[in-house]
Amino acid sequence: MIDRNHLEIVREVERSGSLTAAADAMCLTQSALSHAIKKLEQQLGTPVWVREGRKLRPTQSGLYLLSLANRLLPQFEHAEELVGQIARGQRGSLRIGMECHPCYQWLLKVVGPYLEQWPGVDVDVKQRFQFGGIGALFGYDIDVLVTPDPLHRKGLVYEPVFDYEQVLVVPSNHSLASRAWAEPSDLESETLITYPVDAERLDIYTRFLGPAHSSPARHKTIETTDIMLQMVAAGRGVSALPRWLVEEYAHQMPISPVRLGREGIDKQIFLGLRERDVDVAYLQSFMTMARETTWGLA
Amino acid sequence: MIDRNHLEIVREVERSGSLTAAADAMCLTQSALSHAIKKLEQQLGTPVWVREGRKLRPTQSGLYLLSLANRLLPQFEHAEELVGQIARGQRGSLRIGMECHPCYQWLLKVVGPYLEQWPGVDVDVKQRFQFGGIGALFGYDIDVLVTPDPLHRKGLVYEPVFDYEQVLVVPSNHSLASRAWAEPSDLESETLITYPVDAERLDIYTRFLGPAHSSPARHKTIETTDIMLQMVAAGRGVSALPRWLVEEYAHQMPISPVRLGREGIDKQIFLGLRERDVDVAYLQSFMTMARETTWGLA
DNA sequence: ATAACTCCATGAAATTAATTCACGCAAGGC
DNA sequence: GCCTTGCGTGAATTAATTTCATGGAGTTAT
Repeated sequence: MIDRNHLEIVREVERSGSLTAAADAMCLTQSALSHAIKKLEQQLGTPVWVREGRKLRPTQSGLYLLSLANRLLPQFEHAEELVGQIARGQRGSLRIGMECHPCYQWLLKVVGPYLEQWPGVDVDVKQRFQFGGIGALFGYDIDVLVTPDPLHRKGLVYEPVFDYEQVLVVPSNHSLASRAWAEPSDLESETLITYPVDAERLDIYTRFLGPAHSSPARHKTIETTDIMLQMVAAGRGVSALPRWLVEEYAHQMPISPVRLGREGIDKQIFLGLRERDVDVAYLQSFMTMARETTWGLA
Repeated sequence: MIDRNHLEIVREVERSGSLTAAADAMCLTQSALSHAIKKLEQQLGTPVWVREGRKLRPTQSGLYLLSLANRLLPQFEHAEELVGQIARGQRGSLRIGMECHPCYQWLLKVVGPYLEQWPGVDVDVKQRFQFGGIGALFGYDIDVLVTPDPLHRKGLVYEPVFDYEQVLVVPSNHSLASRAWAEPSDLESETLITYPVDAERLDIYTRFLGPAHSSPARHKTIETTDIMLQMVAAGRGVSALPRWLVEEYAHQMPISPVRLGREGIDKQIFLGLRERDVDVAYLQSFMTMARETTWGLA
């Protein structure tokens, strides 16, 4: 059984040039090393050094073990360094689950600076979960959940990261574009474009159309925000998105935000994570940066 | 200090799925493993598994250690296999030192079959030694010395491997070609071509020309046997080489062997090696094959 | 030469580490 | 609710590593 310690001995004896010096360098007595190498040689069934006068010369086995030591020991040392970084929360993987489609655009803003500050952290984003976002957290498929619904569960904690207003997006030349706000009935002649999720997870249904018992003329679903907005700009329908997102795209394409109802629909986005992980440095930092990035948008 | 044993534990816990099963597989009690991983986690300063109910789930550190284990453990296992082969003399490096220039042609015949029989042995040939062939043996620059002079030294052993006759080589159309033997005076009008070594190491000087106080008209040195023979074939000189070698080349080029003196010059080639190494299987085998290859030539 | 020194090997004793034993606790299955 | 399974922990035991004390053998200096 060749052990890491054996490789350390082989390397140090070679480096120091003698058993005594090696023992010294390893903070052991010469006797301890002598016993150790004797045992090693017995286990291997072959001498590792030949004794010539008072010199030790590596045998073929010794030379091979030496090359092995020079190959493996640095990997052990590197591993210790890395585990140390993981232990200090400087390294790890940050898998972000998204339960909020338009938040992806916001996330992109957070991730860039974050990656710069945490070179040891690998970021990944997941948008589909077999057992919902919370299940993904508990199942360790993700480490952070971006969600508008902070469903409380034992072992999870949530923190609000940003507030925004959900608005209707219409083409700039649409009659609604100049209105102070839209009424549910205004949509009865429109095509509504949404992400492909259940209606109960769409605020425009649950908090706008639903209470008024209205519904749009047609309903289309589109996966990606960019295409969705291009459809709106082309007059192919209207949609509901965060105001900041619409305002950002409004520079590039003829679209306009319109308040949903007199009071508007205010939303709040939370980051959820396992209670156990709240002290992990790179996760804490992500929460902080998420909150700060917000300010530039809200 | 991450140890090989720690990696074994990480791997086995993953493979077995539980600490108890892993302990079983490693012929330990569950308690022993529990203590071991506790100590490991204390040393690393971070948990390697999170305890969820009665399951162990690897943490980030645990996952990393697992990948490390899967990378390093096979290398340890391979190393043990290799060292075992070295110990059994099935693997090693066979560095052959040559103090006999034309023996190189003979060596080529031995090495081919040898490499086939000993796939674990790397063969290398050295022809120049700072402190002579014996010095190279003692200095572990070579493992076997091919030499015509078995100079006895304590710690070395020699074994004769083949006998041959050293003959004069002349062009086939040379007047000497049809003579039963050559006299030293026959060379006084010739160009003698030899390897570039001291005259005292050339038998044609020490055992033929020297005693008769003769010398050739000119003396040229050439490194390689092939070129040397091409020069002879082209009528640019004569040379002295083993009879078997000359006869072999005589098929390809117009050269002829001529006995040196009435009695001829008989030579013997020895293999020398360190006494310590006589039991090494692949060295013994080399001696045997060297002797056997000889019979086809002599 | 021989004395002084350096380096390695070895057995016994001491120390330190690993393992087991015995037990308790908590989660899952019936 | 009870039984089973799996993990953790402290004390006791066993095994290993390390040190101490010593001797031999090669090197160097006198």
